[in-house]
Parts: sequence; structure tokens; C-alpha cells
Amino acid sequence: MDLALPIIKLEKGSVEDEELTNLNWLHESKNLLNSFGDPVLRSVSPVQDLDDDTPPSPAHSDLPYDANCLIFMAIEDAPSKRLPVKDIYNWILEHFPYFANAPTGWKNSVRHNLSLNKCFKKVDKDRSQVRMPKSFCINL
DNA sequence: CATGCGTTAAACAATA
DNA sequence: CTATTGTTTAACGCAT
Repeated sequence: MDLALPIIKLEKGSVEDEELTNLNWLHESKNLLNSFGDPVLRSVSPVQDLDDDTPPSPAHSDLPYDANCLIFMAIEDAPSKRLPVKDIYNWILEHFPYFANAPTGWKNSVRHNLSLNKCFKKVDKDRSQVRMPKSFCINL
């Protein structure tokens, strides 16, 4: 149990950072949630494109991926590697219709993860730009 | 069987 | 004062 830094579990380390570089699936987005119309949509789609190390049926719950991963992706996708809480919510909502109106309290979970994990760090405006009061970024 | 991890709920301090 | 944001506990369920 050394530890060093558990951070996200990167498979074995031979497939480099797929998650970080594999954000190609969200490229322009915009028409990702275009096939709406049914309240029984399954979502969990943008990812089926990924390799396959995480099949969509780990006996989990309804969540396609861990909140941790979603937050990670959201921040990584950000223009400057940092996002305010509200934008994180927004990012998730825009990419995963699942959260549109299902669970109650997933936002709470997001905040919880942001605070709990060492992977995310809170930063203030520092001496950069004026907009953006506080944001989270990935703590490498 | 015990421990660790992730998720959810909820009680709150701190700010905006 | 209200709403949002941030931190922290505790309780479960599941995997190791």
C-alpha cells in the first residue's frame, strides 16, 4: 500500500492516456443528442466508440461512467482546462441526456467528488482574465 | 470476513 | 436574505 498517487486508474499504462486523448468523440458535438423523441432513450452512446475496456454493463447502476470520469472529461474538454461548477453541470447535461431529469442529487455528487478527490483543485481568478470567479482544474 | 472505492443524502460553512 | 458553491459525515452496495 504505498500510494504515491492513486489518481485515475489508467489501465496498465501501455495504452497511453486514451481517455485524455480520446476526447475526439465529442469533437463538435451539437448533434449528439439529436435522436431524441423517446423518453426511453438509452444514452450511453458517445462512448461506445471507445476501445472496449469498459463494456456498458458492469453491473453498475444507471450511470454510464463514474462521476469522476465525467468531471475529468468536462474539464479536459474545456478551453483552458478549468471550469466553474455550473459549466461542469452544463457539460455533463449536454453530453449525457441521461442526467437531463433522472437522478436527484447528481449535482451534489459532482460537487462531492470535486471536493473529495485530489485530482481536482479549486482555483480562483488568479491574475488571469476577469470573468470566471472560481473554477476547478485537474491536479496532475 | 475486512477494507477500499464509489455513490447518494444531507447537514452546513463560506461566498456571491 | 437567498442561492450557489464547497466541505464533510454517514450509510450502503459492491468489488477485492
